[in-house]
Formats: sequence, structure tokens, C-alpha cells
Amino acid sequence: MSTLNHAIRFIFYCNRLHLKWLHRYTARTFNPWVLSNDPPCICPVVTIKHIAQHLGVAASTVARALSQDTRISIATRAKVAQAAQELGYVAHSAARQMRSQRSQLVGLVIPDVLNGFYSTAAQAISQSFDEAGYQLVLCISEDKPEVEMRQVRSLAEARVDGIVWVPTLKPLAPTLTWLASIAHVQLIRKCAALKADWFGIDDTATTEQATQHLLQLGHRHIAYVGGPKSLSTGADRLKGYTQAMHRAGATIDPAMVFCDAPDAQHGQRVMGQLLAMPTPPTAVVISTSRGTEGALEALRQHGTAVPDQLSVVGFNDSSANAWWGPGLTTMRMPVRDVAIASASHLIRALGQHKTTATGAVGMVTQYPPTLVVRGSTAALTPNSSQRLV
Amino acid sequence: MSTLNHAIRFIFYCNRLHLKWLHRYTARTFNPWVLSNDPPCICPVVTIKHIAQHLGVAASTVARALSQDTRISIATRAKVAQAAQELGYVAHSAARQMRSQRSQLVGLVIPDVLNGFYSTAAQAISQSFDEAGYQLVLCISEDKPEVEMRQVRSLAEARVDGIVWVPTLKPLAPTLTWLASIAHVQLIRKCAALKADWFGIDDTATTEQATQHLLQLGHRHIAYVGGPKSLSTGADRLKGYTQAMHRAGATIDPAMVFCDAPDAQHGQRVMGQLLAMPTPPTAVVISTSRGTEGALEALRQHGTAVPDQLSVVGFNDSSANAWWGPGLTTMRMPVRDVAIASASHLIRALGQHKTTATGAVGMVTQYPPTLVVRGSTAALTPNSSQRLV
DNA sequence: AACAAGTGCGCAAACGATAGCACGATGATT
DNA sequence: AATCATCGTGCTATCGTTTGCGCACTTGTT
Repeated sequence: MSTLNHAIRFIFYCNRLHLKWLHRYTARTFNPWVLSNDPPCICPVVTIKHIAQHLGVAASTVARALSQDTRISIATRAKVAQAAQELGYVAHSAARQMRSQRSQLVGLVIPDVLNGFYSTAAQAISQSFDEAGYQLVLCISEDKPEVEMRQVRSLAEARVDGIVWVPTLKPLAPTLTWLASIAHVQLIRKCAALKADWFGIDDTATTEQATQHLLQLGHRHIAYVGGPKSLSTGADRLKGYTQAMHRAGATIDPAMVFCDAPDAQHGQRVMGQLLAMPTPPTAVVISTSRGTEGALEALRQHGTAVPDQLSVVGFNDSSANAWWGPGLTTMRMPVRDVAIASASHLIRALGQHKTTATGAVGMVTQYPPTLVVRGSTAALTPNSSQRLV
Repeated sequence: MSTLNHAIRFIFYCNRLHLKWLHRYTARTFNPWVLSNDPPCICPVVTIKHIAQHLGVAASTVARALSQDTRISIATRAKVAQAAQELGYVAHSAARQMRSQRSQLVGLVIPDVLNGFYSTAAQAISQSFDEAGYQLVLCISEDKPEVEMRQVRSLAEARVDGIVWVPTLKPLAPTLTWLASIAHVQLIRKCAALKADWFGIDDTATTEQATQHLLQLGHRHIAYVGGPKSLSTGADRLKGYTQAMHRAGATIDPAMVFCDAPDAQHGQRVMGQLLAMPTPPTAVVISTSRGTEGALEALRQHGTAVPDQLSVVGFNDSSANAWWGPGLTTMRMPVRDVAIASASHLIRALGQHKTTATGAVGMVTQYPPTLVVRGSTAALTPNSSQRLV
């Protein structure tokens, strides 16, 4: 039996060996801070552990001291603050995000930043979020759904807390899926496929006012140059024009209504077409920002007399519009107000730790536009009406 | 020996038992995924662990499959990809950043985005980084050093991989300290206090060309309206004006040289002062973008005849400049090219895992401006010279 | 039949900050 | 004097991902 005895002892030995192993293993697992003797220091960044070691306190104490936790004594807090300062500590937001589930990032998806309309919005939104302690991730979608999709995906991966979004023409399905899981507001344009709080302009009113203004001046042959109908802004602005015309009993010539890409090229080309017509319109309403630029260029090139030969209402007021020829009558929009409102709304929602922007998703906040009358519109004169005969 | 044999077998049995134990233990310790029975599911986000559980493989396998690691069989990779798709997996970049030490974020610090000069740069930089797979964190410093400092601090905390930076007038010391630890390039303006690669315009050449143009037209009494001398751009542009004047033997009247805030208000006010002088200049060089806007407004309000009464050279060409009065002669700058070059340079540096932007820090890349001559400048006529007598 | 090389995948250790729990020390209360 | 509340702090699990190491199994080679 001595052999068996030995064997049993051997078993116990094995047991202890394993336990030791286990112990060493777990011990190695949770305290691997070889901070004091670390020549292979690849990352020269100071962490709270360094501060903790420096002061001889625990890392958690440092963390709490830095976040002004009242449980930590004032004296300790001061010491930690000083050490952090001396050692050049810079917090690591990604690590913080891992636990707190909040990135303090928000995404802004806009089609274009050269367009004064959107750059104004971007500036205001940037300021609002900056003040609220959020960082802004800028995405320029160039109005391309694929680009927008990629960017929204990236924002989702970055776990942005919220998104301010100007939808493109036809957002792709994955875009909507990803967005649905993030707090977000829609800006300027509405996306019917995804219910969300919306902030924008009363687009119908813009063109309605402009058309009414021209009608009151006696014009009846009024052309319209706008964006695509599939865009909410395009449809609403067309509606404003149509409504005003119908109400005044004016007939709409379908050949004088253009809804296409909202860019300068389109504006320039269409204005060229209008001017080349056998019986051109006596007035024109343009309802896109870039389209206005193109149209003005076309008018300049053709040497058209404004407003004698043609009355023009442009879109999106800027100081440059005052310079153009006789001064451009335009629709001025409170873009800055809209942008600030949308940002504030999102910030408020985020402050309440809501994943969806509000309880009542689908809120609509609409700002009124103003018509700024300058020299490019005038009453229908015998001259211009004679041209039609 | 049969007893011993049994004992030995028993030992092995125990070993296996222990291993199993160890296995179970570690399994409980390190795999506490109560994923299947988790009613208290706070975070509804799918992680690689969920995918792993779904497929019955290890999380590491999923991670490798998603990153197209060749060690994982094609079949497994396909299964993982499909499961990720079905479950709606979205990677968590913060967690990735924790290990990889790369955030795929870059910061852009510019003074203003309403200024066409900077919005053009922002657009180009945004596109470049987007294509390279980086996300852009936009910071608008409003030319305020404190704001800039706070924003750079935040960028450092976000551990951005790089920064494109338009320095403010007098960057604060901490700003420079934090920036020094991050790969960055300076854009447009130089910051002497912090050596870094710089991309910008040949600022001296801008005003030199403009002034030469006016001198060739016969002007001698040429005023200058620019930005502050403490800004590298302000100093260089003033230098260009001075050099051209000296070379032509023209005397510079200190009362006609204005270097102050580069905003529209200053431009408008100074232009008003110039026009009110007993012997006003016959020509003026304006070397800031916003200053030009203000000056044009002043000229419009005063009803000054341009170029008969006064020749004007503006700054930063835009389509609006062509509309203004007789067309504005301006200095056109390849802002887009500069911006793209700076972004590409930073992207290249980041690709080489460099912490500082390049080996040879302090590289200077300068692009030439072009003078676009329009109607706002004309030869000195007897009329305008008589006014001086 | 034994051995070497290769393939496919699992384990667990990080990354840095934070929060829950616990523990010792002090002072206050019964 | 014993118990309890309070205060200041420490320990460690956790977030989701990546990666080095290593095991098990398969195939090719002597």
C-alpha cells in the first residue's frame, strides 16, 4: 500500500500545484502594473494610474478626485489636480466612453459647406454643441446617398450621442436602420421614411410670398426654377408657387416650370432656355440657393435688363445679393435660428439620456421666411408686356 | 504494479478533472456572458460576443473574421459576416481605439466657416479625410485663443490621430504643449512658437502683385487695408505691399496703412476714413477676405465711383466678386489646392505611424496666388489726379 | 508508423476610466 | 463602553475589441 500512499500524496501535490498555478494565474491577471520598471514604454501618455502611483493612492481615488467627487477630501483633490497638471495628464475619452456609454460626440451630416445656407447652419450648430461640451463630427454627404450611408455608418460606429441630419434625395435603407438607433433631428429637409423631429423653414411660404409679390406687381407669366420634387423642400416650394398662382387665377405654363438638380449648372442652363423662348416669362421665381447663382450668371452673360425685361426673385439672402446688378430681391431665411433650435433641441434630449430625440417623435418646428425686396423686381410695364404680344 | 498503474491513471484523471475545473473557473471568470438570459439588457447593441455566441465560436474568431484575417477559413468568415449582418452588428470604434491606439479621427481647427476662404478649405479637407477613412472633428475657434485652447484640449482627449490647424492670433502656451504631442500641420497662418509643417499661400506675393498692378496703372497714392501684423499672414501681406512700393520708388504714407482686425466692420470703417480724407488715395489694396466685404459695402454707401474715383483690389476671389459693381479685381488663391495638400500630407504621415507629422518638421509648402483683373482697377486719369491737387 | 508542417480556432491579457462594493478609521450616539 | 453612522479610500469587474500564444486536428513526408 505504500505505493498507493505515494500515489495519493502525489495527487495532493498535484492539487496544490494546480491551486498555486491558478493563484499565480489570477494574481498575474489583475495587477499587471509594471509601471515603475517599464523601459518598454511605447505609449508616453500619462494615465490616472501614473498619477496614482506618483501620489501613492489608488487609481479610483484619482478618477474620483478629477471628477470632483465630494467623497474625496478637498486636500486629496488638490494634490491630484496638481499632480495631473505636473505630469501632463490628458483624459482618454474613448476609455471613458467604454463605461459611461456616452461619447460626447455628435454628428452633423450636411450636403455641402460651400453653400452659404449650410455653412451658416454648420457654424451655428458647431457653436451650440461646443458650448454644451460636445464635439462635432462633420460629414459632407455631397447629396450622394452612398456617401451619406457610409458616413452615418461611421457615426454609428463612433457611437455619437446624436446626429443633426440634412437628408439626401433618396436615403438608402441601411442609413435609416442605423439612424433609427441614434438620437437625431432632421434639418431643413424632411425624410418621410424615417420619423424624427424636424426643424426647418416654411418652404411653401417662401415661394408663395415671392410669387404673390410678383403677382401684385402685375406679372402673370411667371416661370419657376426649383429643386427636384422628390426632395421635401423641392415639393413644398413648388406647392407655394402653384398655390399662389392658382389663388390669383393665373395659369401655369408647364413649359415654364423646372424642377431638377439644385445646382448652379441647372440654374444657368434653365435660365438660358427661358430667355431663348419665343414668348419668355416676365418674371421668374428661383427657389434654390445654387440655382440662383447659376441663373444670375446666365442673366449677366445674356445682358438681360433686370428688372425692365425680366423680374427675378432669388433664394437665400446674402450680402452678395445686394451687390448684384440692381440688387436682388430674395427670400431670406432664418437659417441660423433654425440651426440653433435644432441643436438646442438635441442637446436637451441628450441631457435627458433619451435614445430617441423626444418622447413625441415627429415634432415639426417651422420658421417663417421673409421676402427682401430689392431692385430686381418691378411692376409690369407696357414695355415688357408688349414683348408678349 | 497494477495498483501503481491504477494510481497513475487516477492522477491523470485528477489532472483532467483539474483542467476541467480550471476551465470552468476561467470560463466563469472571463466569460460571464449571461447573454442568453438577459432580461436586464440595458444596452441593446450587438457586440462580437453576441455573434460568437450565436455561431458557437470564440469572440476572437469573430474579430479576426471581420478583419479578414487569412487564418480564419473562408467558410467561417462568410458565416460571421452573415451573422453580423443579420444581428445588425456595428463595430465600436472606441473599444477598437483602446487597443489599436488609433482613433481614425482628425481635428480641423479653423477660425470661421462662413468665410469662403475657410469653408473652401474645410470642404476640401473633409473630402480628403473622408476618402482616407478618417472622420473629421470640426472646431471653430472664432479666432479666440481661449476657445482654441479648449478645443485643442478636447481633441487631445479624443486622441485624434492628427490635426489640421489654422493658428489664432496668439495661441496660449497649453495649446502648444498639447499640440506638440500630436501629429499636426499648420494651414494658411504660421505659428512661429510651434515648429510644424506648414501649407499656405505666398502671402507676400498676393499684395506684391496687387500693388505692382496698381503702380503700373500709374497710381502712387495707394492705401493698404490688412490684418494685424502679429498674424503671419498680416505681416507677410504688408511686406508685399511695402516691397512693391519701395521698388517702384513710391512713398508710403503711414496714415494710409491700416492693420487691424480682419473683419468686415474694420474694412467698412477704414474705407470710410479713407474716403473722408482731404486728399484720399487713388487706389487701395485690401488684403483680408472679410475686410473686402466691409469695404465694398462702404463704397456702395458712399456712392464712390469705381474705378474712376478710386481703384480697388480685393481679396479672395469668389463668384460674387464678379457681380459687384464693375467687377472686382481680386487676388485669387488656390485655397482648395493648399487644403488638399495639407490633408494629404497629414494622411501620408499618419500612414507611416509617425507621431510628429514628418521627420523634417518645419517643412514649408507655399502656393502662388493669381491676380484676377476686372473692372475695379483702371489707369490713373487726369480726373482722379486732379482731385489730389 | 512516426514525425513534421500547416490549418483553424480558442483563451485570456491587455487598452484606460469608472462605479459598485467593501473596509478601516474616526467621531457620535446610546 | 459598545454600537453605529460617516468619511475617505482601495480593490476589482467592466465596457468591446484586438492579438500573442498555444492547442488540437489534418495532411504530407520519410
